[in-house]
Amino acid sequence: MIEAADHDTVGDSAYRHIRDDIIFGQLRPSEKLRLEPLRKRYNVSVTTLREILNRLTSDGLVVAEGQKGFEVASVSDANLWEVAELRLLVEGHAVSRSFASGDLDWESQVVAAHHKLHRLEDRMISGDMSAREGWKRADWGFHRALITGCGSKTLMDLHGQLFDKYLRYQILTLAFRGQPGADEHAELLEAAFARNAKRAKEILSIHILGGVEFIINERKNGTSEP
Amino acid sequence: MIEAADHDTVGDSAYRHIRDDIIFGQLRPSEKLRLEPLRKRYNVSVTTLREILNRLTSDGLVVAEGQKGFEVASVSDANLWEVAELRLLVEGHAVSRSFASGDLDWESQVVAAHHKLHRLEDRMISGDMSAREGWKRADWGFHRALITGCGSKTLMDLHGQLFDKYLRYQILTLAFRGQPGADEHAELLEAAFARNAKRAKEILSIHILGGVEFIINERKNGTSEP
DNA sequence: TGCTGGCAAATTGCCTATATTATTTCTTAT
DNA sequence: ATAAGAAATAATATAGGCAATTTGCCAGCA
Repeated sequence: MIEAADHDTVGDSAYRHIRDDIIFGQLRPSEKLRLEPLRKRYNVSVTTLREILNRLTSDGLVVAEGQKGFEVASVSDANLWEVAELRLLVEGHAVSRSFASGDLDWESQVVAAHHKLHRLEDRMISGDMSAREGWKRADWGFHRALITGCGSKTLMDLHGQLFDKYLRYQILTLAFRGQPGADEHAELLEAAFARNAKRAKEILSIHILGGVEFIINERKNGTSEP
Repeated sequence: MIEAADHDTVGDSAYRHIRDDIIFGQLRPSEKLRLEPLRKRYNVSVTTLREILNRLTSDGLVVAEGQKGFEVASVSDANLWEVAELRLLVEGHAVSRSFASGDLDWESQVVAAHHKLHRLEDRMISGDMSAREGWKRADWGFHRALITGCGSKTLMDLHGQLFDKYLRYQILTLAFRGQPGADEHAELLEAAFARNAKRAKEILSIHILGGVEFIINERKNGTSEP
């Protein structure tokens, strides 16, 4: 979910690797991050690894307590609500901005992103769960496309951070809402055409908060840990 | 502007030190951060220093480009607007939450914070600029007190980051708006008593956006660099 | 059984030293 | 004056070591 840089250093690529592993659940919540095992796993030195973990700490995906080392940020229903609420606040604001100043190029990007997403949703709904990874990226791409017109890099960066945290919960619970979620995406596209920010915010609210409830439900029943 | 930890490591204290130096302008915007000089200045090793700079990069106060090392994040009017707008969005939301669920303890904290701020503002207005540092902290304390009732750690953290970035612009331009700013603080206090979130948001809007215009004006006329 | 104290091993925080690689600066020839 | 190449500078990355703290373990005791 992080843009790949053109020429990156060893640390940068390992950073993205570890980040993805946290978001996609390869590194479980609250898992202790011992330096020596990780060092081997990602083929970097302790020094570089520590730099990476420090960055992730500022990102909020890793916590470092005193001298006890690092561990993956824990998850909780309360935190999910907090993240979702903030994502809704920020994304809603960004969408308004975007609708107000987006041009035809922007609109085309949105259409393209939705098309891709739509196709993957169809496959998912018909039971092909192998598309899960690609679908998540398309979901990210569509929501991101909607707000690219906002014209604020700070806003986009912030949204990226919040989206990633929200995404981790989705991945952890293997949550795919199916038709309702897909419908909401379609409605968002319509709202974008109509430049109806108010309507888009309403849909977003349903989309995100509905997602939260779905995730929490799955977490209660499912096989997933705390 | 960052809470002092009870028992912190060398890296942590140096991190806060450098962070403060950026926010308070000891390290100027766009200044190249060469490792060797900094290493001596803050009495840490390159290893630790790099860890710190990596954290600050994730915080958005430092930028790291490829293999060219680190430098202090640059400033611009456009970025100031972005930051201010986001601070307004987030702080406004947090204030609403806080007003809705804050108890008497919370109210008392707000009163205390405002009292402190008010006294320092008086000193500043009567020309005693030596109180500047203390005033900034009191300003931070008051705005923070207003939102402590929001009940969301994620939200508080985010606000802290945005506030710090906004604060840097204020410090860089030595901006003190005087009576108008002080009046707005008093009105915010009133709104808190009345639990009038809508009114508080209006004042905040004037307070923050008014601040931006003041800062940009100062930046145009003043002795400060880009 | 269950709790407490303390020893030993593991791990982290921090440092120095060194190799490698990229960038910047300087020189030189056209 | 400009372009190409060489030297100097600075950053990335690794390894290894020491002191301090945490963690795990086991005996001792109620």
